Amino acid sequence: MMKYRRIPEETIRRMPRYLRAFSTLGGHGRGFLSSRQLADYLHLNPPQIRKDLSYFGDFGTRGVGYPVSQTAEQIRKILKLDVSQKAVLIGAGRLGTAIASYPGFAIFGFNIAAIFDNAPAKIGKKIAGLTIQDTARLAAIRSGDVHLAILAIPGEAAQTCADTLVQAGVRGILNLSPCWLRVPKRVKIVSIDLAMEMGTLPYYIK
Amino acid sequence: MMKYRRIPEETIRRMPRYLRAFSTLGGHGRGFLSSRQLADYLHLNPPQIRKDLSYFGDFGTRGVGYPVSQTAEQIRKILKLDVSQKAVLIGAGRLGTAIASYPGFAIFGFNIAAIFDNAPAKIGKKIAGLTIQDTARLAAIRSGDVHLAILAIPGEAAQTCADTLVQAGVRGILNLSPCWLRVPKRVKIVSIDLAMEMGTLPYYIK
DNA sequence: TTGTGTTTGTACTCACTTTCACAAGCTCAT
DNA sequence: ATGAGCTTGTGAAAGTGAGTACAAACACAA
Repeated sequence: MMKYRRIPEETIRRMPRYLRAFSTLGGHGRGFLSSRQLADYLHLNPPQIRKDLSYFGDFGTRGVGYPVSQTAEQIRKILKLDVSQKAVLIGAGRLGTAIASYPGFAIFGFNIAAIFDNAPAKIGKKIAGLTIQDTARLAAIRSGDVHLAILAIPGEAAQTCADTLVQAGVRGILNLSPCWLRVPKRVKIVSIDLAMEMGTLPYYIK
Repeated sequence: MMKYRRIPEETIRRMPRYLRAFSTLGGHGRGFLSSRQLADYLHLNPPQIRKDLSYFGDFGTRGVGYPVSQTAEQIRKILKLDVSQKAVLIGAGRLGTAIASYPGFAIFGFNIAAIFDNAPAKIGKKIAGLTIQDTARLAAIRSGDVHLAILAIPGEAAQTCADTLVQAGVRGILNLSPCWLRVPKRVKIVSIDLAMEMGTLPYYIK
């Protein structure tokens, strides 16, 4: 393994991609994937993949490639996705409902443990097998070991909701509302606004 | 204005953020915003914002800041968001429905012009004021000037659907399915898999 | 008109990230 | 055992982007 070097942020950002590639291309476990095959699939360059993976260990075999199930498991360990990660979902609107029933989270070991909403009409109803709870009771999650939250609510409520989540012990937030949240530095935020992400597309056309 | 320099990819990626910041912070038009104010809101450094904007012109006034409505309009021009951009939405499932009714697209000038799905049960029904059409008729959009598409369908169907879209003249795709699409180089893709984006969060916890 | 305070635009420097090139190491056929 | 053919791991080079520091320019008060 490479003698210690700081692991680039960008490398971390690519790790989930590698995990998905191994899951998708690797079929059901046995077998090997070369950096070339991975690169073709992910639209990256082979050396970049090799270097990224080598930051964490010598997972590959020269002349052969990377063993599918073993390497996938290693990446899960690195990303701490080898244990089921509980997350709460805030917002049972259309987007929240879509997320609750999206099977993609399971691949990464995420487990949506509870759903909250503040609309009285929704509280008590079930989506994806979970009963919608009142946002007012959000603080209660402190007792369980929930460190992740998905925020699928309109922008106005997002900041106060984030504050509550941080209070309740949440350490990572996937923010789908169109605003920038202020949180303590120990809390990690990933913000996605679909409309904004789309905002660059016309620039590249023609 | 700065003598010509290649505009960094990252600068382009930030432009929609600036546009949103001007829209959100700027209130209803008149007034100025300084790079400091923008930076506080967007969690960026003031010089970066100044440099980014200066690639496209001298929009600011020294000692004052950037005029809200004027600069917003300039950014819209740069990103080609000053004219309404038509987009088709493929997939009328839960995610598709959420997107169709998300008001955020309007801020960036996107106009969802049609919705397609291949499930017979859905075709003919209406969501967000639009009648769901059969995916088989996707090629028909060639006649209208639609250059953008939003892909909100399961992974298996995504590639063939993308092929059809490219055939039909689409030049930019917001891909929400968990796969990497193969398209001609002239077509720009923005891919987002919510589960995968969330995949880095546990790494940073503790 | 002059001085103070503020903010932009940008050259320069520094940091980070990607790509290249190749030695090291594995497999398999002969 | 040996050589041919691959593929990994990585130091060094190239490329890209971010941060610093400061001159230029504006507003406003005296």
